[in-house]
Amino acid sequence: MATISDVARAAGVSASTVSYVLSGRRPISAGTRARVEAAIAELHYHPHAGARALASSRTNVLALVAPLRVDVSVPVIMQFVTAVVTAARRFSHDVLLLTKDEGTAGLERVAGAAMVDGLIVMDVERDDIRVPALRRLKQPAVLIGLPDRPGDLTCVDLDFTATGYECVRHLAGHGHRRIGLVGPGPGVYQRGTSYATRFLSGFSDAAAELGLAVAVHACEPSFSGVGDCLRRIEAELPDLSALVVHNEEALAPLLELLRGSGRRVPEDISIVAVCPRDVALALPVRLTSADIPAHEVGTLAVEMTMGLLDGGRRPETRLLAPTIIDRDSCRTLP
Amino acid sequence: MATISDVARAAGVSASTVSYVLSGRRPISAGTRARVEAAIAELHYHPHAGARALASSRTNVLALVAPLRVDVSVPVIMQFVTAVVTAARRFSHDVLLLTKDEGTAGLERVAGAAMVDGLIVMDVERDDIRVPALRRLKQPAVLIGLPDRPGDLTCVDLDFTATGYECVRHLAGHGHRRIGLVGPGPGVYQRGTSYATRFLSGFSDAAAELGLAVAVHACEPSFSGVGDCLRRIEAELPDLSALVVHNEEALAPLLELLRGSGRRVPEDISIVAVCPRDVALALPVRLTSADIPAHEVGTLAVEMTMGLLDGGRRPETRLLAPTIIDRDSCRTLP
DNA sequence: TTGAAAGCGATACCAA
DNA sequence: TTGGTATCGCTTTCAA
Repeated sequence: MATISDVARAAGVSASTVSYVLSGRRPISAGTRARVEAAIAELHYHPHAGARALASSRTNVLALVAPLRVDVSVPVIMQFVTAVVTAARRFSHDVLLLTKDEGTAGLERVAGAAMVDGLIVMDVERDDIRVPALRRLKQPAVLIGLPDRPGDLTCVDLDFTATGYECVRHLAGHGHRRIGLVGPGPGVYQRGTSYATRFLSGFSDAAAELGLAVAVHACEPSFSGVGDCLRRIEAELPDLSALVVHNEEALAPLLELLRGSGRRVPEDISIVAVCPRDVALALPVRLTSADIPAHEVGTLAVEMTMGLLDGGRRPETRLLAPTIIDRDSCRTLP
Repeated sequence: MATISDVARAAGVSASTVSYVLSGRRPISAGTRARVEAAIAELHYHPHAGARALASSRTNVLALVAPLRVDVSVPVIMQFVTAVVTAARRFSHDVLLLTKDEGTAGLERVAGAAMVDGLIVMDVERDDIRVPALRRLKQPAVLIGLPDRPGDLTCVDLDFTATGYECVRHLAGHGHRRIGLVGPGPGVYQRGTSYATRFLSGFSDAAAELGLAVAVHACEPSFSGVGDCLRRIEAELPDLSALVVHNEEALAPLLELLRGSGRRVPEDISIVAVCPRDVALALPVRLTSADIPAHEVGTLAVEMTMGLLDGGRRPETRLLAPTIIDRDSCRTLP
């Protein structure tokens, strides 16, 4: 492999000049720049990442911690991952993928070894042990999610509290007064996953304010799990007219079960789903949904990380306002 | 951050001794080792990855190129990614995640900059332009998939030709003589994705050998797409008794459509799916399936990469024999 | 506008 | 069993 000295020699300049041509940190005459660039192309020169990291204390790599084997919707995870990788490339950064399983150790390993310039952490729990660990690192971190005590860590997420609230308001606005909530899997609540509790509290607050009757149950994302959940909800709240579904995996089985039992959507029962747009559109009924803006959140997470790195940005928490898109699964009651 | 000299000073030894304690590349007396390890723990010392890469020409990072936004089943991709990341950690390696969109440029960037020790590439096409590019790199590469001319690149995959063959044989063994194939999305065939053509050729060969009537159609993974596909297949092949489905996303809509049109599985129509075990089990009918061993393939890809790195292993192509698991969607005809 | 040279923090060879 | 030191390839300060 060609080194910077090889390029310098070929261009008839010093190594530092080549470095400055590459970084643009000082003015270079047009002629010199041209010769250096020609030499670079000629030799297929790529700066050595390790050497660069050693000399500059910058790696141009971000760590992304993703939940790679849990009860979170896989397509949603992939949307976040894709958004982060794509956005990172726009800032000339690559992405090192860590699994959530590795816990605190993974963070400390890649940060301690100076493998990354910053970290982005998904699937944050209310009392996440990784939060204090992240605070100790010298690299900036951005959480996708919102722990109970973020301290001065930067967070970005959909405002799930407002989302829960708006789902109920939307249905109430259409005349519904008895509403069931098909929640995430029980494991999600047990782990204290932040978005689940926030959504639930917004949902409950709205129901209380508006004087609606509600029933809430966690839901295993399988056919039998959805059946159980539905039975429990209906036992607790007979004659409900609408369901809010905060569980992407449950949507297809739910629609199938309803059809099997002869209930039409939305004529007999209305549904508001919380899911990304494409999931809402991929089902047999085009679902009215509160959008999970995974792409936007992932992109913002990268932009905020880069802002922290430049020193241009202060830590903050950014919660995106919900958007409810009316499609074909929500009916107005007389 | 503490450096190796800090540790050396604290332990009263030289920097090289600390390095050897860490690498185990030469014998160290018990006492010295203990003092060095104490100092390491005390100072929370982590070797600097960049410095290490520069001195040793090893990064302990693998690149993984994944199709992050195409018509390949997202859960399957995630299974590969998870398997690769998990296996890599067992070899003390981290994973840099690249998107397929970046094409050849991404490979050349991370390899040229010596950011990675090896590369694993998913979603390989028959005449993939990345294949010649990979051959030029000095780092070893492993393909998940099988291009037409792999040259001396290492490949690992399910033997899709045999899988297509066995799906037909399985059905024929149950008395079926008119079989439809619900294929992947049209884009998959158009791109010349390797596994799709291989599966199809095995499928066709078996049908020809056994004298069966077949109809084959690509399938958009949506409700309307599955409906179209099914209509086309039935127009071409009335009275078919079985379907082979090589398209994970089409499975749920297909089952729903069949039910809607009053055909029971397997009483009226048999199905053999090509998908990972958990997908086959997550649907309302437990599907007889040819397993896609994503975890095994991903793990093997990492092991083969490490073998190439040690110099212990020669380039080879490894195709895993198919396994058909009989569940509840395949009936024996009288 | 450019060059020279001092690090950055490890590894591994050569000695002892 | 251990230490000294050249070296990896780049960035950046100091000088010209």
